[in-house]
Amino acid sequence: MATTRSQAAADKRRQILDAAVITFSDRGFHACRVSDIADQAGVAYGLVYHYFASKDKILDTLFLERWTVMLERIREVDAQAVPAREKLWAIASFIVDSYRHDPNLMKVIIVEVTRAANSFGARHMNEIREAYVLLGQIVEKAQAAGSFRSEVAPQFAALAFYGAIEQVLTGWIFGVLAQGEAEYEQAKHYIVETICGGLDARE
Amino acid sequence: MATTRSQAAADKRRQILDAAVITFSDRGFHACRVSDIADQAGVAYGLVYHYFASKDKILDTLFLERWTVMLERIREVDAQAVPAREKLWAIASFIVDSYRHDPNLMKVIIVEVTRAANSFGARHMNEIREAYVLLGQIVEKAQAAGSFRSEVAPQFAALAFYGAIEQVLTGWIFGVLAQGEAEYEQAKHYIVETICGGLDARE
DNA sequence: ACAGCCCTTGACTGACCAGTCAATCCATAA
DNA sequence: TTATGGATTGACTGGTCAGTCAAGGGCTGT
Repeated sequence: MATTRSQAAADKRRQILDAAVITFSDRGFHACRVSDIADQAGVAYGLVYHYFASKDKILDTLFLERWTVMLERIREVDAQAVPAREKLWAIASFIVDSYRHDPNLMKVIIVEVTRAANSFGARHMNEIREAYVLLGQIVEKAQAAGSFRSEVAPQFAALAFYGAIEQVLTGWIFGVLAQGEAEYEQAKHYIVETICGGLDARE
Repeated sequence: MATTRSQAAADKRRQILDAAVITFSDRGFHACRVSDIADQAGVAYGLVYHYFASKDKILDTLFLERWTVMLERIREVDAQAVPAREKLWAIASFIVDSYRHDPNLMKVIIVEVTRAANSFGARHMNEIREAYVLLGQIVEKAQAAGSFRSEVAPQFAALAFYGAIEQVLTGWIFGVLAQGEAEYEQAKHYIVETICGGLDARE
């Protein structure tokens, strides 16, 4: 069939990307060599450069693939007619589930891109900023509707919400926070409860 | 006098550390060369190795110098007989003021150490974890005293609080969040208000 | 059957840079 | 004045690694 050849090529490309996730995650982008990725993928060194123009482009691809899906998910959630608290829960849930599904990939995205202000973070600033903007809009609409109070600027609330999520993932990545099915669900609840409910005791 | 010589040596050492802050901050730890630091400090390449065993040790020194002060400040704040909300405000205030006083240093600490899970973050995991532990204890005591509700695990609340702060600093570092005297003060208020008060509207 | 083309290989190159070291400088003390 | 030893210099070395390239392999369509 006509697609066999191109299908095989797509598979090889994917094979290299998957190997890169493991390699970047294990040793870090800077510390690992392109030959490590090739070894991990079980292909020759040169083949990596047949599919990707540079080592950088591999990480760009991994980041954009996943980040784009996340942005779409945020837009989709925001379009639903549910309370803001539920929207935030759905977004926290999506990110936590992304980690559950592929912790290595999320580690790479967070450690090497969203937190790397000097290298990849700067290159993908627009995509990262877009997430803050979308989250800010959710908060802003909730404030206008009266379900969130207006004490905190929407843009700022978005940062705090996303920051709490990223810090929890970082806790898992560093191994300072317990992991497991129950912990993942618990985390979603805690994140929303902290940001929406606050720590203060009820009068 | 007897201290002239050793004083001059201490000054040179400080000069190199200050130059490293600027250089690491501008280009990132991995992207910059030791010769950049020497140039920035106005000293010969070899002198850097007279004062520091390696490029890594320079970053270790910068991080530990500042982190130790922060941990002390957290302990000091916790020892005071004030409400937990005020304790958290004082800590957020200290970190924001650290950024105000030396944004480059805080950028280096956050970008190259506390968020670098594969390299320096792993090496300084104990010091980083200690901050979470101390913050968790503040929350725990407040919950026991009834001023914070017990819905969220203390350890988790600590992550969310610290995560919100770090995300705000990252916003400033990336240039996606407005900076200035008013913004710094505003940020302290927003952080505490979000984490303690929550976003939900009051009934 | 076979020509064409893309896939695949891995040795090689050129550049880069952390860390070394032998030589020199100079403040201090005897 | 002169000896001592830490401070200072910068050329050099050794190793690393991203990216290149020329050659071989095998699928595909005619």
